[in-house]
Amino acid sequence: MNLTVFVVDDDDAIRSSLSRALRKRGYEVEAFASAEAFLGAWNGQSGGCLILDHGMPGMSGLELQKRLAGQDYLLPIIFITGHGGVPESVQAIKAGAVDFLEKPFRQAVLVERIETALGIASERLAAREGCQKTRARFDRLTAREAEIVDHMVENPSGTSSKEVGARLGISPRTVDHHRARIMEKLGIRSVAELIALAGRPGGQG
Amino acid sequence: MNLTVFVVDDDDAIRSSLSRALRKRGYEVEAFASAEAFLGAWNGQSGGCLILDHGMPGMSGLELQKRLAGQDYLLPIIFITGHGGVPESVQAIKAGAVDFLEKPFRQAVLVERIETALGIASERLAAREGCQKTRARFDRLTAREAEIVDHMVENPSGTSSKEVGARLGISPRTVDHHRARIMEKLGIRSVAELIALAGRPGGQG
DNA sequence: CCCGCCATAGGCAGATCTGCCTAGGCAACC
DNA sequence: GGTTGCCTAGGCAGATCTGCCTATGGCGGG
Repeated sequence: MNLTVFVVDDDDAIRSSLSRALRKRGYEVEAFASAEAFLGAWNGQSGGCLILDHGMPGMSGLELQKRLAGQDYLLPIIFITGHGGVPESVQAIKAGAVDFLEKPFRQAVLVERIETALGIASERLAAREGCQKTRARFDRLTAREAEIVDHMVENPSGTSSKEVGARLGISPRTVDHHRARIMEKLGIRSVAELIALAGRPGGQG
Repeated sequence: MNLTVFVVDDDDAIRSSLSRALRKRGYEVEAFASAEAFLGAWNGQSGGCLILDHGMPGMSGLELQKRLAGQDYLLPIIFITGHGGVPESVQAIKAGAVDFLEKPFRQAVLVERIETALGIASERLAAREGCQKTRARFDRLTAREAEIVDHMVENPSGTSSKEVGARLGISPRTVDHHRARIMEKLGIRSVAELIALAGRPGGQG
């Protein structure tokens, strides 16, 4: 897995020195002068971490964080700040940032935090991969099949063909037929496994 | 639900003025001069929130936080600090604190944070109550019954009496018998419901 | 127009579940 | 010694699941 360190800071000096220092240490680095520039270039997929200046003209670091949190955010965020203090750090961490450093900071400290952040990034990528595999299987279900799955997941006490059929207004026999297809498509063998799969999407890969 | 505001601070002046001010606003308040004193008096059950000085002689606020996190911690923690800065606040929030205020702070701000914290406390209490009800039902299962439940939960693809019986080295018929008791004791009607219950302990009350 | 996919539905046989019955062995408690 | 609770196990009947077959009708692509 290729992990990239994204640097977003409006301060040219910091951005370039940080980029150089990190590249020298072997990191893949992409740097942007503003949150807007990052969003424009960001494909929403690449794994890595984000080193984000807190106080920037235009979109602030916190706003960018919110924007990314709206999507499924895979990038652990390390804030760096010149002026921010405790309230800002509290807000950032509560919003999901993994770290918050005050300028000036030692590069060794930042590198250590980056290592932690990249570790978290790997976990998130792995978790997402698990989710996607499961979701991909669920996506192969037809509309009716998905409806039956939903009904069973939301109402696990009544999973018999009789009850599901009554709820959907179709014959129990037809529910049997759909269920067999569901089991086949999802590669499972029992309704219990279906419930388990739906409950913990990352589950069994 | 009676919610209490616990104040732990070694500074007598702050402790007493804070207690008085909060009591005047209608809060139930208990104040302690040290983390140790709090732990000695704390029953591990009462709901409320904890206003905790970060830097105290003896056990520090962070240590107390760790100690409480080891148990199921129901008390949202608001740190207050005289000397701590960004790194301390980051550590505290990452460890689960709901807020971090620097002294001096306005009482109005603290009160607002307390309200938020007490709201969180209510949610935690409600969640715990849900969990406990479910757990109480599970606790009524005998050892063998629990074993069968575990096997089904961990291995939802093979929940048939035949397979469980083979795994446990007993007759499928006996598994049937145990399972009937399990269903009766847990008040459920299908293995699917059992899986759902085990997967989301707070689930259906 | 035919083919493939989907939803519907039934038959049938064998497997499994469910509820209700009995029953022996064992350990704990009164 | 009796009672109670648990684990074991079987019988039996009715319900349900499962896999395999057929079949009809709708809908869209080639």
